[in-house]
Amino acid sequence: MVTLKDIAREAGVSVMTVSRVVNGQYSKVSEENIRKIQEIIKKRGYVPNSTARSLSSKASNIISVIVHGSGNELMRSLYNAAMVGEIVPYVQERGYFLMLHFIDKYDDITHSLRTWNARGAIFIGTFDHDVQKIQEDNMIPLVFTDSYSRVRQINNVGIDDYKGGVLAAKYFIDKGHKSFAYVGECMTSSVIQQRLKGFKETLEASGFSLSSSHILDATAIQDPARAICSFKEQVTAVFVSSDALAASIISSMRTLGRNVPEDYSIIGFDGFPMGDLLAPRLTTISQDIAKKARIAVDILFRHIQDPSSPAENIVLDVQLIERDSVRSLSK
Amino acid sequence: MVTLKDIAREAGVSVMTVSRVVNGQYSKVSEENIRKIQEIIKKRGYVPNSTARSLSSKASNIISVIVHGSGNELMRSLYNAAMVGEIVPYVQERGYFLMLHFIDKYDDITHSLRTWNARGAIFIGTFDHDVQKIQEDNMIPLVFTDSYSRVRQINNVGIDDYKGGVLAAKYFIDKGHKSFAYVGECMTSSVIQQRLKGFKETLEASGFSLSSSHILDATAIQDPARAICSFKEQVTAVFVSSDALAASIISSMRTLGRNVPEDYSIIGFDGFPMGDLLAPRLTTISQDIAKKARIAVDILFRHIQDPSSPAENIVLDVQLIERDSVRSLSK
DNA sequence: CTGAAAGCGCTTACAG
DNA sequence: CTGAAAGCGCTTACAG
Repeated sequence: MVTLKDIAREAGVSVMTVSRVVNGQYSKVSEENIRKIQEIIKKRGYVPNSTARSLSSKASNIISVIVHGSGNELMRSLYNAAMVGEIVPYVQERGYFLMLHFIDKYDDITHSLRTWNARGAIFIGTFDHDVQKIQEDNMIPLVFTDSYSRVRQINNVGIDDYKGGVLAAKYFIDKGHKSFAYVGECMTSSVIQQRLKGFKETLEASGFSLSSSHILDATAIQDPARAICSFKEQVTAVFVSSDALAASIISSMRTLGRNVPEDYSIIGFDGFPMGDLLAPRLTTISQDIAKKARIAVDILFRHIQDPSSPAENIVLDVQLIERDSVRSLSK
Repeated sequence: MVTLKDIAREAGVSVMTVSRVVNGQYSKVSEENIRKIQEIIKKRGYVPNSTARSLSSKASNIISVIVHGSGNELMRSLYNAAMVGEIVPYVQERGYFLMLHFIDKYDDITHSLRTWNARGAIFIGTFDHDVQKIQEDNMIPLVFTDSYSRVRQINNVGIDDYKGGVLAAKYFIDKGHKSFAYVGECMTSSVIQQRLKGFKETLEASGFSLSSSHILDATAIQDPARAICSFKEQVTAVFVSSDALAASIISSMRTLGRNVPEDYSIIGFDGFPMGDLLAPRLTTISQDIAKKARIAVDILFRHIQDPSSPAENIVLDVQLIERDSVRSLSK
């Protein structure tokens, strides 16, 4: 392994001079030395040792991305894959390295962050319950996503989940629907609750209702499609909390001999390209995941550069993408 | 930050004794000291500094996962997301940390590995061209996936891509098809070429042919579905190199007024659950990604524990999952 | 079973 | 513009 010392010896200078060149502090080194040293670095294939750097400077250039869960969290939710995949290049562009963690237990968060002296962290998934503790224990810049934590001083990038529900309700009503259902994954999540709330309140404001028996938790129930098809009171409009779940429900319905949108109209959530490949093409509430990821990384680095900058809580817009999974009953 | 020294002072022992306890070398410490030290560690919330550990022991517990590409590689290919998502928990289980890199340029590989003193690395995607250089430059355990590099001494986990093509061809022939096409993403990849080869050679062995004009590169062409629909000689059977691409082709065909499997029969590749949600449900060649990931990690750690263990090249089986996207022409 | 010494490869802080 | 010294928090290797 080639070290600063090796380069210094070969160049006939001290390690400090080499260190300055490696770190681009050119104003402090003579042009002649800069050239000479750069040449030797290249020739020897010198790569700075990040562990040594981190140790002596007491800060690494590691960004930890912490995804909630302990299985294959990238397949369990395409959303997670999309977020992580967007974040990686942004982090790399800035010369930082990304550690990816799937974490379930609170203690593991602090452990992972501390042991590597992470420079900052981005959280994907539901951590609302632990936000306060996480922030108290870790004095590095932290950015949450989709958080509805009541902690005020928090960096967060979310979307207008409530509006998503509103848009879905309005669209269904517009199309003449009168009876509704909602299917959510992991109903304990505030994100899922907000989408439901926007949906329900908008229905009620128009004189419709969403009975609690029509609110299904896909995590608890085995086959939501079958449940919907066997409701006593027939529903026609189903709002589903993700595109993936919507795809699965449409498929199950088909197995049961029911068709979308003829028998049931469906609106999904996320706006993944895959929704456009389904039959019928999925009408959905879309969010801009690339933008969300970019903003999360931007906020993080703003706080890394200036730890005193104020906490930012950004809420991105959502929009309805009209495709073919909702039938018009008005005509 | 709490250090070994702090714990040592509080316990009235040397840092070495604390270090031994932290590292579980209990046989070398008195029971009394073990208890006392563990208590203080817990009380103080001591977390070992991995950068210091790595520096002094000249080896980190970082596993680098290197995905070929520079964009959102987890969305560009669901396969990448599946592999990375499987690998993460396996690596964590072993007490290691995972760094995720998206890399395009060869030089960045060595740089990333060296700067963090990575303990090992797993490669996802096409690196065939650089395998030799990568192995020469990095003396740590390396596991490639889906490699067709001619380098002999290489750890690799792949699948029987050729057999995948054979199975697809046989199935089509079985169902009475006589004219064929192949659509691949990134035709320069050996994986894609092997699938094609198995497909083509099996067709030819049965007296059929696959003309080069019926071999489409989805990366080069804008709309493979349109191309297929406008072939002079009408084809009925299309083998596609991934489920995602198959889904997109089926959807495009529908837009063009052609249906699967009535007008065109399609076989995909990968066996993702999403294939089962499509209409028609996608017949496909499936591979066991979870197994592939587990084996890759197992091989890696076998070589970490014993660097002299022999190079392993594992080829996993594939199988055809029969669903509804292939029409039977025989009856 | 315990510990003092040296060192890993850098950076920080200072002196010149 | 340059460099000598100290130190980051551990582990290795040795002595007892």
